[in-house]
Amino acid sequence: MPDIDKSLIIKNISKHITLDNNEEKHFLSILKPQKIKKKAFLLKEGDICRATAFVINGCMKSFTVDKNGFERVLNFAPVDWWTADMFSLISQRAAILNIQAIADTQLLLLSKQDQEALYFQIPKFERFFRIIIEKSLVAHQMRVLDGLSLTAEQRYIKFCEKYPQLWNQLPQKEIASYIGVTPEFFSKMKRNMD
Amino acid sequence: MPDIDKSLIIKNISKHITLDNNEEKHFLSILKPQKIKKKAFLLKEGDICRATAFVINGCMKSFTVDKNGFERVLNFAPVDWWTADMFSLISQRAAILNIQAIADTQLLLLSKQDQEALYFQIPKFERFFRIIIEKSLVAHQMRVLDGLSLTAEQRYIKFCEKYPQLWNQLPQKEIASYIGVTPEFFSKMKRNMD
DNA sequence: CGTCTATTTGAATGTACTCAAAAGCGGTGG
DNA sequence: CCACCGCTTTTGAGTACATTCAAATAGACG
Repeated sequence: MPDIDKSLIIKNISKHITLDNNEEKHFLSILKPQKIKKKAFLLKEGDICRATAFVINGCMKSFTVDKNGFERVLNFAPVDWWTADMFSLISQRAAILNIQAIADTQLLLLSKQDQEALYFQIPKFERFFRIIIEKSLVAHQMRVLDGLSLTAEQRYIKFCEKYPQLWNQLPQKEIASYIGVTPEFFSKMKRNMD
Repeated sequence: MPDIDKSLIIKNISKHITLDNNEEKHFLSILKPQKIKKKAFLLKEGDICRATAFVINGCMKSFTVDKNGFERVLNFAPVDWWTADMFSLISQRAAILNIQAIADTQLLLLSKQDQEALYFQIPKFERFFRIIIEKSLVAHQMRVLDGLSLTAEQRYIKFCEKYPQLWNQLPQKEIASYIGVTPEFFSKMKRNMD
């Protein structure tokens, strides 16, 4: 079985910090590849999240289930994205999120333990994760504001801009769940859009 | 004029990292106190955000103005909270947010320049800010999910839990703007709650 | 091919908004 | 101290956006 292609994750990290050969080698050595089949769970609500995952191919989604049993998608993680339940990862308490594969997916896992050791061994990584978390925070702030002022149709347009690789590839009910409407309403909305 | 009380910010930081005397002294030396009158702006949409602010007393709010001219409150920053336009701060591009005092407020400002120098001089601070940004990210993720599945009334209850010191101290229209409803609807909603 | 899930459609309902107007409230100047 | 001004809050009627429930249709996959 051929090794997973790790050049993508190096390219991803190189956007924000520069690694020398040793650092790169060490970093790659602590990553654990994991294949996960469509619909399988990387994390279930109530589990403890013990790693941060990077998507090599395929796609993941993270969501909660509300009291009416509806899935509420927090976000999708297509190729070249990171995903984790940040709450559970930092507190080591029961996860709020489910993280599930929406296609057969290859991941590289960085365990919490290794990640924290990495911060000491190569402080640049603390910088790297600070920066991507800052960006994620900004994205979530924007989404909060969008939720306060945009209609479902405008939120759908934003979704398409954010995930151009996904908008025509995902079951509609997933998109509906992300923008926060029922599948029925989403269907009617699309009909009236063109 | 008496000096601003800086013990609060040291206590805030000590929640996550431990500073020795020199580090504490250096950190305090780079903070710039600023008083800001009720309704005055720390940052206006379009400005470049050049500092992170810590609230010693009073209260700030950050918000956007949507295309219909409505304020949309992203969050409040009461005593012991940090506030900034993260997008503008990290990119040094035009701010999306307005940051305004909702009471006479005393701030301690940490300039972007000093903050980045601090990361090199005392790497613990990179850890500190990574941790508080992680927590802020989790809070915003929860708020996104709340926006997807909760009614206005339930969002109001969450608001009261998040800001127990504010819920009965703020003009209703500010709260309405935070939970994402019109002041008129908020008024009717409250009448029906009890 | 049959089963299961996703999507579409329609009718009735509910939640929240718009617009307009009245009432309350706080600060300021006479 | 009171009167006035501006802003916030309340109230009501009509409307728009989105949901619920039910049923029909279409697609995916073994």
